Amino acid sequence: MENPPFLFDPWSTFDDFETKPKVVLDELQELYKPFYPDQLNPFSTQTIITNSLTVPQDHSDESADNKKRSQQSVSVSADQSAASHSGTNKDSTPTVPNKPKRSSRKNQQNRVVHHVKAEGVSSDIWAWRKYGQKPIKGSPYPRSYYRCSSSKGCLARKQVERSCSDPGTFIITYTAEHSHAHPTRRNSLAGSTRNKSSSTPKSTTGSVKNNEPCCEAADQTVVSPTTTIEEHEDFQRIKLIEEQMFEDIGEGDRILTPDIMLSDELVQSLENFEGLFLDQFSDLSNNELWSMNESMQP
DNA sequence: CGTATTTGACCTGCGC
DNA sequence: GCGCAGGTCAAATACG
Repeated sequence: MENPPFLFDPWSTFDDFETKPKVVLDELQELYKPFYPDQLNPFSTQTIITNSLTVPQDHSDESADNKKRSQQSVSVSADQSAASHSGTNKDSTPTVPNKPKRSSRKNQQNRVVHHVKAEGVSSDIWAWRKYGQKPIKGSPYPRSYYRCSSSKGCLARKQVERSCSDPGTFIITYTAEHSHAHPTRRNSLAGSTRNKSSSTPKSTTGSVKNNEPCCEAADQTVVSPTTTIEEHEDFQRIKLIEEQMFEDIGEGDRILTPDIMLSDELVQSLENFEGLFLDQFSDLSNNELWSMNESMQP
């Protein structure tokens, strides 16, 4: 997962420098929170990163279901599945003959699992397009499948399912990495969010649809930014200030200037920028949350 | 018309 | 080999 394009990565950079008073680091980390949803999502309660190359299967005392779940987090050699896909009869006109039609469950190198409260489901800077939904055995809630729509060819995937043990918590699983630095557009369809709550469902069949996590509306409902983050003047100010807070030591290496303090200017810029960020990505979600909470009631 | 969502069908991996 | 479950595809549909 890519980070916002700041010089600071408070969750890694500052670990390397012990010259900063901790109070400053804490304050900076607070200010950067909205831009680093992965590292320190204020709504996130748990993050599990699974990127093991080999995980020997333990057949001793796991249940079959547990074994299955664990195997889904195991990655195997990358191109294992491509050769085995023979295509289907209905796929009579393949557009890219050598392109693997789909990835296999084993071919998932990195899975990052976030346990996120309902309020945090929408705190994702990437644009996702839903491509499937499946009921999950043992869970009353279906799992939704999203792929990154920020960039064509991006292999990033995202699965969203509601925790059966805690319906207020959603399990978001990210798979693969974005092939682009960061989204220039949150959603390619500007402002054309579907109003699921007001439109008449085209189909009333299937319990899956009825059990669809209501937060998905919030997850999909986005405000189209007319101004990208990079274009915002506060972003430029922050970048300039950040530059001043670092000292170049050559060849792109930098050290943190020992005597930096959080200037009022930086604080104001970060706060303004945070406001922009939240305006673009969170306001409508908050509106959706209200209806979400209502529909979550039994 | 372009893009997103829905949803049934299809494919694959895995356990038995 | 068979059946199950998870993951993906793609046509149909919805929406601005």
